[in-house]
Amino acid sequence: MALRRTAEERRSEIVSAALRLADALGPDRLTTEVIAAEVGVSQPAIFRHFRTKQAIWLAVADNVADRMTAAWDDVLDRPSGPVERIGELVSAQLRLIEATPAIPAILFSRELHVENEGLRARFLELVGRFHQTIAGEVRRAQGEGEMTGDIDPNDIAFLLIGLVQGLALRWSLSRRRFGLEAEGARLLAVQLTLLGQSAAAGTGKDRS
Amino acid sequence: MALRRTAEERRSEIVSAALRLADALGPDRLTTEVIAAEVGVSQPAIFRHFRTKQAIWLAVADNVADRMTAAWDDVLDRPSGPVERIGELVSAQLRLIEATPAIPAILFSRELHVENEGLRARFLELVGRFHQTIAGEVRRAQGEGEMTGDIDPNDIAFLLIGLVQGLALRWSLSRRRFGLEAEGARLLAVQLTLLGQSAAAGTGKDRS
DNA sequence: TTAGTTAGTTATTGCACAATCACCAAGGGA
DNA sequence: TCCCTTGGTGATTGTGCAATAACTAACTAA
Repeated sequence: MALRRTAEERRSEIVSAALRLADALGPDRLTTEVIAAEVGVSQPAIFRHFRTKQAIWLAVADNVADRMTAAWDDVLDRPSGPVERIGELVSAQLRLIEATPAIPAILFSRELHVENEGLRARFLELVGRFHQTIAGEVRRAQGEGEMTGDIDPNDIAFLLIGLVQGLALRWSLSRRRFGLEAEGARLLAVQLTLLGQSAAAGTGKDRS
Repeated sequence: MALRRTAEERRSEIVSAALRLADALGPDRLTTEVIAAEVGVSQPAIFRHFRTKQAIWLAVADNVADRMTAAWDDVLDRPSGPVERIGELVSAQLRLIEATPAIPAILFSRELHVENEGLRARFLELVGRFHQTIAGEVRRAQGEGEMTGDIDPNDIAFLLIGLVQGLALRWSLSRRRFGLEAEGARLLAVQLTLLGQSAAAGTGKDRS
């Protein structure tokens, strides 16, 4: 018999086992059986702590949401300029994905897209919050003349998020054959240069 | 008993039923049972025409690849300038996705990512060909001074594909609550303007 | 007309998996 | 010390699904 733990401890053991295994096996091969084996209890023990398997996924989503939110807040607490912060937000996001590689897989999973409406809603909200955060910094950058003011901040944010998501999909399709953050940093630099150029041209600085 | 068809006809009926149902039910709810029902034959009849279920997916991939390739060739046959053609390539891609909405879902499916290595390889190759096509036009645009020459054409192509893929994911997560081609056209215009600006600045044309 | 080929059929198998049931033991208040 | 809450267990059930087996009937070419 497995050692007896408090319910609190077991719940978090189950969530982190689920995240680890969702990466190793793919989100849709994640069965209550393999989670139980990883945690070291019997399969039915899982259902002491989560009424259904979907509930495990919702707890996983909450865990990811908490860590993302913390990373964003961390960037926003720094006393840096808006363009710099946009770069840091994107980098933080890529680092988080690299550290928890199950995340893109979950975004692409049947669980999210078909089985578990609540899971989809949670990730949609999370993506929306990321968009708002970026768009806010873009607005500040435009106000300070560090980024072209001709374009709707929301569209700029969509382009930057598209960069992250396109990268994540390519990373995923390629079986992670390149470094996500390094590749992202290069593309991000390109995009930020493009976004800064006309602002610089307009104010006369940084012209070559 | 279902009407007897030639094997050729049945195969293509099965492929198009699979594409239709992959959209309606989600790619991973696609069972041989529901395909058979849609086509109007018994479930085991499917296995007359495809040795395994994975083989159905490979045929689906070939079908999609053929239609994409045709659409790209169609754009490349027109006597238009490279920047215009880049726009048309992206639009064609978005139209194709909108007309066959199972495509992003398949890209995000367990089938592709976990079960069916051949399927993943086929889509990876397809994405690679799209990238090459775009990068080629970018190179021409740079040669003709219509696009900034400072940036690696491959990176520009990655940004443009990121735009498409990010859009497709957002479309998918949002349950297709916006028009893919219209939204894409707006973002594309933004990105193409950014890419054209410094070229224009360098040659002195189109300066405001 | 008949024989061979091939598109079908019904019945069945075997597996993977979520979920439930009935029962058991650890261990901290009273 | 007793007991009762709670975290565990093994056995089992029901379902969904791909795939196979054994058989049948429709076309086609000689």
